[in-house]
Amino acid sequence: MPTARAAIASDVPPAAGTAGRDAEVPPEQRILLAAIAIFSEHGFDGATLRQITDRARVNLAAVNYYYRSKDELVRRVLERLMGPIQARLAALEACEAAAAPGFPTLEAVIEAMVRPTVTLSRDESGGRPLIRLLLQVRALPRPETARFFQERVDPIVERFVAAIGRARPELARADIFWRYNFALGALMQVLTDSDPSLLRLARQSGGLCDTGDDEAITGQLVAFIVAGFEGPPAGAR
Amino acid sequence: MPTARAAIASDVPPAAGTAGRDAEVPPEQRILLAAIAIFSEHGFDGATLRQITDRARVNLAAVNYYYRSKDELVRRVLERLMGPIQARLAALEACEAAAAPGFPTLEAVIEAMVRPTVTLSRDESGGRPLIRLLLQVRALPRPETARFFQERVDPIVERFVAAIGRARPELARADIFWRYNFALGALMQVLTDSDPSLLRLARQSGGLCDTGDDEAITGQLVAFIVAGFEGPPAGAR
DNA sequence: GGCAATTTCAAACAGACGTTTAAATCTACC
DNA sequence: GGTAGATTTAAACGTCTGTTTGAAATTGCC
Repeated sequence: MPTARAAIASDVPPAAGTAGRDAEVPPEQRILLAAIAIFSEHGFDGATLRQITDRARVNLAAVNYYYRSKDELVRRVLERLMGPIQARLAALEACEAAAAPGFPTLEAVIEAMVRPTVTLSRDESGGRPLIRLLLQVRALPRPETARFFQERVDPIVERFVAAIGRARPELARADIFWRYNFALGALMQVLTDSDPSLLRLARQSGGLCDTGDDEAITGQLVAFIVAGFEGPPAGAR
Repeated sequence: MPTARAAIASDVPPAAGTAGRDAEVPPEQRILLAAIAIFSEHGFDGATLRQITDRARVNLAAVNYYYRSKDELVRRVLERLMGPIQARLAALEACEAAAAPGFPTLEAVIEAMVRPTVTLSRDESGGRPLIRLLLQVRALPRPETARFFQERVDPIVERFVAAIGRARPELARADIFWRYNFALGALMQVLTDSDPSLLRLARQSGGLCDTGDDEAITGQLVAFIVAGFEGPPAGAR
């Protein structure tokens, strides 16, 4: 049995437009990209290896050659989910660096949380499927993904909570945790909704809300979330 | 071929505690309840008819006898998803009736949106699986479910938007739509998180946030959402 | 150019899936 | 109590799944 070489993480898009030259992207990566796309559309269970290999233009057996099994392929796809979350962390660190030696404003922190994810979700070939997958993982938690999030996402949550706490020292730490999760939910909700196959909000509002407009989404989200954080604590009314 | 009689919609719980007498709940309902539970745990594709029939304590063929096929069973389960949403509508109408001849406050409208869903999600045998399914349907939109939501949920959204508009006439209609969707996202996020199998928020916060406490969740949500609605419009900063 | 290692391929595999069948069992009514 | 209908059952069906196989094709190297 020959040994399959390790995959090299890279974000080269599948070059949808340049259908002429194919040999650019190696099969191993084509499989991973196809898997992300198919998984995001049909779910991990609903997706078929034959669907994936058809899309990747490789033989069926290539999946078991490069990745050991479907489960292993799923695991490799899950690792890619860190991309959107790490982009969020990078944006936070950038805005903290920009504000040094002081601290970024609440609005800047929230924008660091929102904007990278919104931007990412515009990339139909790369980011958008990842966002869809993030939602699926949330909706159907597997034991493995729970551990995955705990280890790699929780520290980033803590970073944001700390940054918000510095911008609004009067807020109780518990309240910040609550509201950060609410903000995350609002963000994911509108990104789900802005999927071209859904567009519920745009339809509901009779076209008043343009979920295709990055600046509109970001602006609306930041305004809502900042106001939410600045409100009185839960017991105060 | 004998004709299966139509199912009668009812919300009798599976009587988990009273394991002695089984003959109370007819098999047709046991199948539907088991289907909701199994679907919510494994997804529509991941779930197996054999898992469902095992849990319902019926023969495998019973599913095709009472419901024509798995797809038809899925459709029947999807109809149950209207329960949580209709509870939301009922709460809105109740609070509007209580405020007559005036209009309910913004806080009252938001509470009507939040509280029934939070309460429902506490019912481990009935409501909780439905909430989990709602998230799955959002994450993996099928063409059928999209139409389903459009026809039956959109009118309820409109009712809430109108009620919020009456409580805060200064808000632009577009902004209300945006923020209603943000609020919905915050609600679903924290309900997902409060699932006993996850409890991320409780862990992240080191126990500061008790997602098992109905009043805590409701209070935190209402405070955040009301403040979010009361904030300045997106362009004003 | 020839050899070795790697990659591709068509074909088949066992197992699980949803579904169907026909006989067995139960239930209600005369 | 016997009969017609409804329900339950065990077993099998064809199909599709992920995976494996061994041979063919390709690639890199001396």
